[in-house]
Amino acid sequence: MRAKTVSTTYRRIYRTVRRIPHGRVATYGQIARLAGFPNHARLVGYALHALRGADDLTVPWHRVINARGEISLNEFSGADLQRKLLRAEGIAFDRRHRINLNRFLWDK
DNA sequence: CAAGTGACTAGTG
DNA sequence: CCACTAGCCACTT
Repeated sequence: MRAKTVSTTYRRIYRTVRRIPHGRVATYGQIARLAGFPNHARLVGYALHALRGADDLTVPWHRVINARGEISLNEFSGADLQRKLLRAEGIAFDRRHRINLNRFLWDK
C-alpha cells in the first residue's frame, strides 16, 4: 500500500488539474507552471502517480499527457484506460496513439 | 544519509 | 522525427 502523504504541494497540483476542462488535455509541464512550479513537470507526474487507484476522477488525471501529445503510462499500467477515458470526451488519437495538441491542448 | 527511480522537458545534433 | 543529455525533485531503499 502506498502511504498517502498528501502535501500542500500535491494539493496545489491536484487543484490545477481539476481546472482542465472536459474534452481538453494539458501537459505535465503546463500543469507545473500553472500550479506555480515552473520546470517541475516531473513533480506533477509523481503527484498523479500517487493518485492511481484513488477515488477515481475527483481529479481528472487522464487529461494530463506529455509534451509530445502521448500518454506517458505504459500499456501495462493503464494506458488503455486513459485512452478510453479521453476518447469518451471526444479527444482523437492518430495512428500512433498521439493527440494533436494544436487541437486539444487546454490553452491560453 | 547516499543512491536509485520516475505518469517530464527543453535543448542539441 | 529520433536519440541522448542535463536539470528538477519527492519519495523509497
